Amino acid sequence: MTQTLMPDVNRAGCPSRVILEHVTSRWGVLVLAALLERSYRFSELRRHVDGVSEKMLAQTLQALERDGFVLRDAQPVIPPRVDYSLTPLGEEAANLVAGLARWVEHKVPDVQAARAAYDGTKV
Amino acid sequence: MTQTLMPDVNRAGCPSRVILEHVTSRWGVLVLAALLERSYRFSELRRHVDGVSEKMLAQTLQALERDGFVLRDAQPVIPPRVDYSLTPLGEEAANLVAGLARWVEHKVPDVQAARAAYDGTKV
DNA sequence: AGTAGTACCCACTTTGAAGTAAGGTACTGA
DNA sequence: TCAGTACCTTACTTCAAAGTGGGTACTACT
Repeated sequence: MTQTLMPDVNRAGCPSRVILEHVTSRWGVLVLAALLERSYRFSELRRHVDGVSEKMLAQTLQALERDGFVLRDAQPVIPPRVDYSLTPLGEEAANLVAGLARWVEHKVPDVQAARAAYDGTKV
Repeated sequence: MTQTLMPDVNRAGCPSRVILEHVTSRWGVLVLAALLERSYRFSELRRHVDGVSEKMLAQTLQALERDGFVLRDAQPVIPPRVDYSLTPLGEEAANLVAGLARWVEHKVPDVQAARAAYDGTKV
């Protein structure tokens, strides 16, 4: 009847792929990692994650909220105040991507050395 | 003199960002995860990672090779035989992204439930 | 009165990531 | 001899991701 018994990221149509793409998206990673430290307001987050446009931040947050990773708390005050935080599910995801982000930060020199070596031999 | 003392993914120009984008790219994640199990030949990998075009697979592998994550072993035989495997650095990265991929596979139902709830309240 | 901050949404345009198709070489099997 | 496998590369095209600039509604500061 149905083909989705066991989700497999290696299968082309598998729903796990789009979820994975949400959490590994350009801004998704950075937003999740930021929210792991503490909750943020919209423009706080925008300042923290250097380079995001308002549109992309809103879009990213919506995708993460819909997937159940992010909790959006909009207080009906003026000026508008919206707090974003992680759900328990989002916290798990954020731990994984933040781990990756931190690892990458540490390995920047190694990668740059590898690139230099690669570019050197390929001339 | 230089601005890159401590890599920070939250800074817009930081080199860590492009590395992160390589390992979290659409096909980068899947390739790394696949190579964690065992080494693969090009077309094996192409069959394993359902949906990749030859072009994207070649491109992805090149980026990962240049960054020092993937080792390319091209034997000068006919027909050509090229084996791809992980470097120690790549293995660390692969463990992290594969962990993420596996986690996502397990959480598919949770995410789908969250989406249903979200879409339900937003009508 | 004018300007800035807040948290967006919408329309438009641009960029770049990815898909499609074809070519190239040297072989093997039908 | 023609198809098929292997591992790509190049050119062309498409389409979604992302950037740009506008508007909203209200307040607080100067």
